[in-house]
Amino acid sequence: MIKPTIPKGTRDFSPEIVRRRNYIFQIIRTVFEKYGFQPLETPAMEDMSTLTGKYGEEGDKLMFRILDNGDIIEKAKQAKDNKELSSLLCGKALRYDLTIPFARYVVMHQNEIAFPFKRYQIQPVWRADRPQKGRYREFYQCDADIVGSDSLINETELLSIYDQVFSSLGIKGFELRVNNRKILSGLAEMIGRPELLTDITIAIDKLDKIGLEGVKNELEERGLDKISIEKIEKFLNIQGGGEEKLAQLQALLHDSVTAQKGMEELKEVLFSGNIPLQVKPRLDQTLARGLNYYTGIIIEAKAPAAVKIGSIGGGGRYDDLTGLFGLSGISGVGISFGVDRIYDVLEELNLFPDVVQQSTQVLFLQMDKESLPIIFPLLQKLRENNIASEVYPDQVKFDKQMKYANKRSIPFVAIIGESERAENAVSLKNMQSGKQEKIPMENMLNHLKAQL
RNA sequence: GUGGCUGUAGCUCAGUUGGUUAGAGCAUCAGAUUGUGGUUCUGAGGGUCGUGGGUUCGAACCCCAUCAGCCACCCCA
Repeated sequence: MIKPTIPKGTRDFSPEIVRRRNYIFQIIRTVFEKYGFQPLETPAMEDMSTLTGKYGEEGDKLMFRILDNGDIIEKAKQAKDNKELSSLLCGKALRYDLTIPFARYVVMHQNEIAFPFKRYQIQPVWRADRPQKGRYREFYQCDADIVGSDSLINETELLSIYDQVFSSLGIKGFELRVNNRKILSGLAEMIGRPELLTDITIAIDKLDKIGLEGVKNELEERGLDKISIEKIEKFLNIQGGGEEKLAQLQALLHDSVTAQKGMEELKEVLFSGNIPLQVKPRLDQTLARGLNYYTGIIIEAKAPAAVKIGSIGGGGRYDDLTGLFGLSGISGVGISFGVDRIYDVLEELNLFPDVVQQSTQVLFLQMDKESLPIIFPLLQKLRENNIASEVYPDQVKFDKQMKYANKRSIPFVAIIGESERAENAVSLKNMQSGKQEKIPMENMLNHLKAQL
């Protein structure tokens, strides 16, 4: 016998968990659709050439490669090192995110697509990372992107989507933070080290986690001198309301054309829109977000401070994403929802509605064979009226059938035995209240409709 | 890739300085109750103590190796 296990970093989702996850997916999907986004699905695997080099060195390492079929021994012998070996033997890999496959799709279908193209995609992605808390090797991403439009209206709409989704889920106290990569670029320019933009963003990104001193140490390790670090510190310490912050940033970064452009964009998104939002996005110049390909506005959605989960979504604008596949000049902006973390937030705040758990509404107990010809037409009638119902398939002890109904949280149990048959009635038990009443068979549907 | 912690019943965990037959709660099954669940009571089944080696008269316990899981770092969602 083999001990049953699943691969590291993967999970089974039991029925009640799937239901809760579907509840989240369904709300996100509905909102995406409401904003005019179209669904897209791409294959679980992509050609290696599509994926390699798109996520940096680290990304290549974390890619799940798929071993080719056929006679690979001969090929393997030609390899000089591991890296060459995998490129010789693995023509395909599991997708690492949804953005690159999307870019590939856009380029391949550019002649059919009506631009600006708004698509959403909810599918799993795979990373050969070492799993830890809240990080898995297989997990879902929920992305919505718009390509082929430079308008900042898109950014506003995406912020509005975050607002809608979180409000619909009943999450109160979430935060939306906004920044612009151009401002960070301007900062790097100002201290005369534009080539260190990535190092600076990575360090700044950790501010929440390691604090100001930690960031300063990290910057030093990444090769910045004291004067530069002082300037960055000054930048990070800017406080106040949005307009105040902008004014101070303006003063600090007045020499950088790039930064000025970034601030213009932010101003337009944050202060000129009339879109009513439940939660006002906040300018946070310390927001960096790891991904390198962002070039404009960056967005982060944070869970309510009380739950200590941090980011539950993020996104931003990236210029020229499709350029990698030979279609240049197309800008994109997108957001992503972190479903696993949102799940934890809802769980912790007890925000899953009870109805999410219900599947079958009515269970017919099987008392004897004679009742089956009565039960089947009733089942059909209920199902035609969208009332999920089933009959217990085996004729076992009453007690056992009741326990089954209870365990499955089925709200109503229908009993038709000898005495019910004699009266042309059905005994209907409300499992929550424990009350049971005998009602005429033809009234069953209306009776249930009234109570469900 | 680097470091730390933990592996005992299906699950969560006890287990004395190394000493008879390794325990509990939950879950499962059966009975109390052949037409009434969720609460109760009674009973039962379930273990190569992760695996392999070593020390010892004797190992769940000590040592070594190995595998697996968890956590942190790097990076990221």
